[in-house]
Amino acid sequence: MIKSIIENYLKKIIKEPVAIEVFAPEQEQFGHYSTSVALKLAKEKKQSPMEIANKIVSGVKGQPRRQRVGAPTETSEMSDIVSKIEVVPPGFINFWISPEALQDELKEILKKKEKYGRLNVKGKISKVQLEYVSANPTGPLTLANGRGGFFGDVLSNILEFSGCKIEREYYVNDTGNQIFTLGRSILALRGLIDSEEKFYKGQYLKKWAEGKSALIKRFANNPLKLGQLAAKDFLAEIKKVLNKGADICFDRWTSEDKHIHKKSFITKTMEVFNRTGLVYEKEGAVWLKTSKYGDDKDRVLITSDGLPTYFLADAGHFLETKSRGFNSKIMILGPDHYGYVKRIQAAAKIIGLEKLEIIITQAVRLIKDNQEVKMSKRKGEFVAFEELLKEVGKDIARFFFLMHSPDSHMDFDLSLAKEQSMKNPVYYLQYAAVRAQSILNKSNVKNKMSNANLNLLNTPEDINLMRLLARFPESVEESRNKYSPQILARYSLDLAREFHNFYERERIIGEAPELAVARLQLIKAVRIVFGNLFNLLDVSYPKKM
RNA sequence: GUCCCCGUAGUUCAACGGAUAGAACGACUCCCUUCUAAGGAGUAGAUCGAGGUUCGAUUCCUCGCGGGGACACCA
Repeated sequence: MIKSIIENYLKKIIKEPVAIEVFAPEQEQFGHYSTSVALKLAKEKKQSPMEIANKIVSGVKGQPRRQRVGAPTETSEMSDIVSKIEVVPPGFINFWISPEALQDELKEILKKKEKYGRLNVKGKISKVQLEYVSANPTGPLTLANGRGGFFGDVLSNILEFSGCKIEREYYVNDTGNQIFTLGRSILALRGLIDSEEKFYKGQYLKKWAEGKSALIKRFANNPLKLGQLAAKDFLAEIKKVLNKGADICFDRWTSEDKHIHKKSFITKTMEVFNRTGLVYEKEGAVWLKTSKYGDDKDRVLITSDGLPTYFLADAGHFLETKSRGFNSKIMILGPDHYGYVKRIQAAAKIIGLEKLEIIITQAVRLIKDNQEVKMSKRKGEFVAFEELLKEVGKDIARFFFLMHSPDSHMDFDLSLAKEQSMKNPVYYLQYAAVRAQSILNKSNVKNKMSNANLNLLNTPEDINLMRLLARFPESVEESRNKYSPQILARYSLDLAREFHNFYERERIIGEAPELAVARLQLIKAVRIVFGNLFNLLDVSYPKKM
């Protein structure tokens, strides 16, 4: 990565413990890359930032440019890649990358193809479990489930691309109280028992119960079993929507019933807890002293009725995960689980899961006619994820969620989304990619790489495009480090804009043969990077639009 | 009441403590004899308020104000 060459250079020169940050400024005049380290060092060194900056830079200028040795690598020298360095008040150092270095990077793209942007990992590959969606099979998926699903799916892609071994997990709460409640809700629906506030009352439940009178009567005395039957159907539906409708993939559907309870992970977990001495009895229930691990208060493991709580089952789930060789887990949770974070982190710590990271995706508010539509799964008033997919399609739904940081509280206007679907950013993106593809399809110029004289790519449009392409690996790295798929989504829009711009101003077919060949290499690289982006984001790459 | 998240153009969202706060949609001007105009060029338009920290704050801290969410021997 070009950026890391600059970073490495700075690290070598700067001995002080200061965060060395190199960024790509938005304004052209500030260079391709820039750093403000000199400003940060000024206080400690008691020198003016300008003085420090000049000193840092003087190390580069003296060096002769080496023979070109191919694509810039981690060990390349600054003088190999930089064409101009400027120190500007109050103390920024701005770098311009030489056309040659950009050309080398372009060759690197053409060589690595779908591997371009993969991060080299040194040492052993880490094995990480990523859990997302995990919606209870008590009904259809909500928009929030979909948001978490896209997020988890793409984050998994990014981590895999960065050299991690990922298991994508959906944890199915297919037993316990809420399934029992589901069963009773069905009975109440048929008037077999009295309805309660906490019961599920959605339209989907009525639909499920249609034509199942005999079945429902048969299980009138066994609501849990009835609930499980319904849950099985709902889960099948969820799987269909995720896999076929949204392309949200999972490697493992972990069943609370089968993999945790029936494999006696509840008992095993209790044994682990008991050994710590953090377990005590109070008012007939069994508690775990999670408060010792940062939780607000202690939590019940076994109720006074002798039943394991959801919390205990979740702890069992962690133990099961650990027992399969995972030391690291990332959970994507909805906003309603915020209050749950501290206690499961405590549980993970006690169980010995080395690393548990939790990402909370914020709520999705649904707007209709400028009014917020309150959504409640229990009351059955909500727009199902499936409905959104049907309305706008997978690519649009996916990209819409991915563009936004998980922290943002999103407002989603379904009617607007439908109406504006033709103006959706994802089309902008796909259109750029299609344009690139279509040039390649039309060109009949022989375009062997050895023939290409990349020196001819010297217009501002050529250079800007090459610069942005070279930033793809940096964008991957940043989105991995920050667990932020939106960085990649935004980058893809930047690339699309740059390419549309290029497309308007520069021609390929019809140019002088030498230039045409060189430009075709550039277009090929654009297609490769778009392809990689689309793979990571799992947006489809249309042939035509 | 306690805790968490959010507050940025008309709207939906971006912006490791950095330089002139970016896009998209909407509004207004232009640009199709040219590899797909689902495109390009341009104009107008924003950091909730008050303090603080510092060379420098949308970002960090405190206090307000507004919106959302969480606070079970439920899951």
